[in-house]
Amino acid sequence: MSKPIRVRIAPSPTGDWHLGNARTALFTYLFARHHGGEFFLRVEDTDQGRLVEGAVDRLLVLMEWLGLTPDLYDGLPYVRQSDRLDLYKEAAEKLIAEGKAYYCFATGEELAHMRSEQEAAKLPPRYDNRWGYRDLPLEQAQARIAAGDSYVIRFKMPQEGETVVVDLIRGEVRFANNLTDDFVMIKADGFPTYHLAHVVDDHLMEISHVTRGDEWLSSVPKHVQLHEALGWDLPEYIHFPVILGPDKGKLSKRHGAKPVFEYEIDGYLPEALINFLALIGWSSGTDEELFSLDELIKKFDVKGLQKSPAVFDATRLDWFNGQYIRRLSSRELSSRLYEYYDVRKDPVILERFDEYSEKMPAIIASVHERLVTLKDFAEHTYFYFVAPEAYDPNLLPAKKQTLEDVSRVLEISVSALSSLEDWSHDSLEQYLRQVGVEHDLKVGDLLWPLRVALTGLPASPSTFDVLAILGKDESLKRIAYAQALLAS
RNA sequence: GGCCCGGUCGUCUAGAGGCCUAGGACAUCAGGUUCUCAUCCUGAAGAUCAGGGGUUCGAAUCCCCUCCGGGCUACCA
Repeated sequence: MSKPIRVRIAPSPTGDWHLGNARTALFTYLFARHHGGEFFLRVEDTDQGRLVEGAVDRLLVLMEWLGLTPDLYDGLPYVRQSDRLDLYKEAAEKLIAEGKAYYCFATGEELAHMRSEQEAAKLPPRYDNRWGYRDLPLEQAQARIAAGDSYVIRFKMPQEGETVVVDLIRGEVRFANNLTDDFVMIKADGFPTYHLAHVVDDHLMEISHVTRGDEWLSSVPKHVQLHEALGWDLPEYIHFPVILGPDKGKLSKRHGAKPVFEYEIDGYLPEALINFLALIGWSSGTDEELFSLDELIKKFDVKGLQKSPAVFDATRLDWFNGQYIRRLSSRELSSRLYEYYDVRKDPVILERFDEYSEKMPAIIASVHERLVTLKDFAEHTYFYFVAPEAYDPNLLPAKKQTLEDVSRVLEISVSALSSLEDWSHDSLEQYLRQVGVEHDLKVGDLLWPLRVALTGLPASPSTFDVLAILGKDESLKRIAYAQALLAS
C-alpha cells in the first residue's frame, strides 16, 4: 500500500440513510483516517427518476452530526455525478471507438419480451444479442442515431475466461465471464449507469480503495473488465457485510430500521451510535467495548472486519447510549440536554430550563443515571414541574403498610418537616433518618409514602433529592394533597 | 434456476490445528448495595462451533458434500 489512501462514500440521494449506510460510511471514514488518508463524499444521482428533494442537504447535516464530515474535493463539499456527464460519455465513446462497446437500440418492451421468453424456457435471463447490435457496423448505428433513434451504450463483456477479483475481506473471488452479459453503461437519457460512473469517477478521483456494501460484490467483474478496457489500474476492493433486521431479513422500516436522523430525534448520542455501529461487523480483537471515534480511528483494521452479515440489536444500542450518558459530566449532560431540546424547539422543556435554571443542575443530577436517551429526560422529570394529581392512593403504602399507616407517616412527616430550617439534601437525609428512628419507622416505610406523595409515581429519584429540589413549600403542599386524597 | 458470498450462546463477537472442560459484551435470571426505580457489584443459565464425511496423534480452525441464509442475475443503486 504505497499509494496514498483516498476513499469515498458514494450514496445515491434517493432517500435518507439507515444504519447500514451510516456504518458503511463509518468504516470507510475509519479506514481513511487510520491511514491518514482522505475521505470524500460523492453523490450518485444518475437515476433521475428516484431523486429525493433535499436528501443531500440532510445527509450533510447527518454526517456532521455523526462526526464523519467528508473532506473537501476541489474545494467543494462533495462531487456530484450529474455534473460530470461529459466524463462518462467520453469514456463510453472511447470504448465505442475501440470496439469495446456498442450502441444498442432494443426498446424496453423488446427487452422485457426477451426476458419473459427466456424465463418461460427456464433459461437464465440475460442480454442475448438477438438483434445483433453487438456486431452492428458503427456507420449503421450512427445513421440510426442521426435519424433520431433512441439508444443505450452497452459494454462488450468478454465471453471467455474468468475474472478474478480480490476483496480485502474475502480474498480471491472468481467469476466466469460468460455469465456476465453486456451491461448498459449509458442509458437512453444520456446518464451513465452505476457501473460506468463508479469506474470513471473512482479512477479520476484517484480512489485507492473502493468500499461499499456486500451487494456489489457480484458486480465487480463488470467493474474489473471496464477498468481493463479503459486501460486503468484497479483499485482495492472492500465489501462490507450488510446489517440485517432482527428477523434476519434485510434491514427494513418494520424492524426498527429507521432513518438515522430519527435516532437523533429519539435522543441517542452520536458517539454511542458510532460505537454501536462500529462493533457490528468489526472487532478490535480485544474485550474492550467502549471506543470513542478517535480510539476507533487508532484501532481500526480491515482484519477485524467480519465476513458474515450481522443482526442489528436495538437493546444493545440502548446500553451504549446509557453508558455514554452516564459518562458525561453533569455540565456536559446539561448542555447536551439543552441543545437537544433547543434543536427540537420544544417550548415546554426550554421554558423549564429557563424558569428553573437554578435548580436545573440538581434536577439533571437526580435523573442522570436513569436516562437511556436524552428524550427520556422530559418524562423522568415531569413531576418536578407539575404536581401529581388524582393518582391512586393505594400507591402510597409501602410494602405491608395499611392506609392508616400511611396517614400516620404523612402526619409525622408534615410536623417534622415543617420545623426543619435547613432544607438541603444532606440535612433532609440526616433529619428524616432520625425522625424514622424516633418513631420506630423503617426508612422504607417513611420514605416510600413520602415519595409517592411528592411524585405520584412508584419509581422516582431519591426522596431526599425530590424534597430538596421541590423546596419546603411545594413539598408540604404535595404532602397535604396526599393527605386529602387519603381522606376522600 | 444460474452465479457469488456467508453460517461460533437469543444478539454482537473472541478464536488463524493443541492455550477451548469454546472467552467477553448485550439481553435474561438469581443474589448483594439501596427508600422505589435506575446505577453499581457478584453469580447463574445459555453454543454437541449448521449437519455429514474426510485429512491429522489432535479440528470451531484445513478439504469435500449437504442444508440453511443473503446478494446479484434492470436503461436501480
